[in-house]
Amino acid sequence: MLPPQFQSEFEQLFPFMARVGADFKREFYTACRYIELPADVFICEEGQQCAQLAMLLDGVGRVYKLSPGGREVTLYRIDAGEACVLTASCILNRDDFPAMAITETPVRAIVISPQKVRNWICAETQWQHFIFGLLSHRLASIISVVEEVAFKRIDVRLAEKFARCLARGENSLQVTHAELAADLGSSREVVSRILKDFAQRGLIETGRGSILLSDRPAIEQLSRQ
Amino acid sequence: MLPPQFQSEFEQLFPFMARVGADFKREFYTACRYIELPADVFICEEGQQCAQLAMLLDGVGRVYKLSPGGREVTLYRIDAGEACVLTASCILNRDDFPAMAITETPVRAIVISPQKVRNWICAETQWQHFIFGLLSHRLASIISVVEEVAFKRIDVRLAEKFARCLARGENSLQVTHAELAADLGSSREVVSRILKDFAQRGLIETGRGSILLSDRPAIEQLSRQ
DNA sequence: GCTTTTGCGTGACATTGTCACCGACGACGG
DNA sequence: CCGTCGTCGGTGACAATGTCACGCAAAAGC
Repeated sequence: MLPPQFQSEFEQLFPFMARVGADFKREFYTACRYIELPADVFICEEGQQCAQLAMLLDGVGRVYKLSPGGREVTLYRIDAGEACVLTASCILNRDDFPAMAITETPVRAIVISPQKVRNWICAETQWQHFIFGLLSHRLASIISVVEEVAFKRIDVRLAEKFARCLARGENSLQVTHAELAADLGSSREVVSRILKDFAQRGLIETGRGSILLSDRPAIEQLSRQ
Repeated sequence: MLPPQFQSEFEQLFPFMARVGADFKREFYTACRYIELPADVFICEEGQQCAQLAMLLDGVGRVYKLSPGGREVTLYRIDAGEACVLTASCILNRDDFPAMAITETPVRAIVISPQKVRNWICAETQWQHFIFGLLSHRLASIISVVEEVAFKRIDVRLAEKFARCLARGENSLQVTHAELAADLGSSREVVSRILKDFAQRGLIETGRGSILLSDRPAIEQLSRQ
């Protein structure tokens, strides 16, 4: 049985849990398991079967595609209060996982066995809604990745990323050019060139492994195309 | 009540229907509706609510993203025996449709009201599996679109498309360069250039609105990179 | 027959991807 | 402290792709 302090933390982050019956809640907390993972650990690799459905209490996971040539695109991130849909989808269809997943930061999570995930879909409407919501939310977000990659210029996508950081109140980020490139599905050289241009225009200041966002209005304007 | 000849056609294409109880089958065939649509009709437009879930008996639908600049990428096609997941997903979450859908050929389909789609998920396990399968199958296929767009060269993607035609026994296709470009998420000029190169190398012969696939081995080899 | 539309070709140029190489910085062991 | 090594970023050259602005010719409509 999951310790009470984790139960209340879980219910804060996954509000559907407040709307289920006492029986289901008991069964859920008996069947689930609490885990902690360090940063940069592979959760799922291409072509593997998924062993568990992870629901994050804390930390960030990243799901991405790897090309034969070694390039990457991130498909989406998993934050606290979310779960890995692809995992869910694989579990439900007993499919292989079509991408890679890794912890970007240390992660604390509740994990559920595939068997339970499947059974509860039939048994508990709230659980069913939760899983459906996951799937269709990710479907929409991956479609927007297609849109970005197919249509948008890289400088605009970089500016968008910076603008999102600013919106969260962060005015600097600790990332390497290579990491940014992997995020966008581009290559380090291209990102370097564009960041150099940004720096010359005064939008940012660059250091080894860090970027300072100096000109907020200009970044936000560029991010709107 | 759906006429019996359509019922048997439907059950051929959607085999899960053979595994449901008589009660559900009766309710299903009472609640559904048969429709025919001509080619090039919009089924769903960006930002709309989906009025119906369509399950295709015949014909082809195309779901695609449109860029502000007028470029397109097709996300997936819907063939006979399939249904529009995005529609399903929107229906389940009462979301807006994040793309465009159009009939590529004349289409015959069975349509279901959103209300019924939702209710049956709880009531009938086979229906639930069907809907889940749709969602996760499309999730995987859209991920492979991301992969294609982000990593693969356009000549290879064209060759892949041609190879798929050859695999279906078609050795010519009636499409314009602009249609191919919209399919791949590229622009007409680029497609034209590459097709010209293909023609010069003897892989294909081009006519106005048509392409003859002459050198099957070379096309298949190129499609494998 | 004539005009209009549609499909395609093309050159010039901007953006992006790839390759090869190099220098600068930091971590680390001796 | 010094040398070594791995990581990070810069750069030039070139290929692939996207964009713009044309123009031409075959089909379609009148």
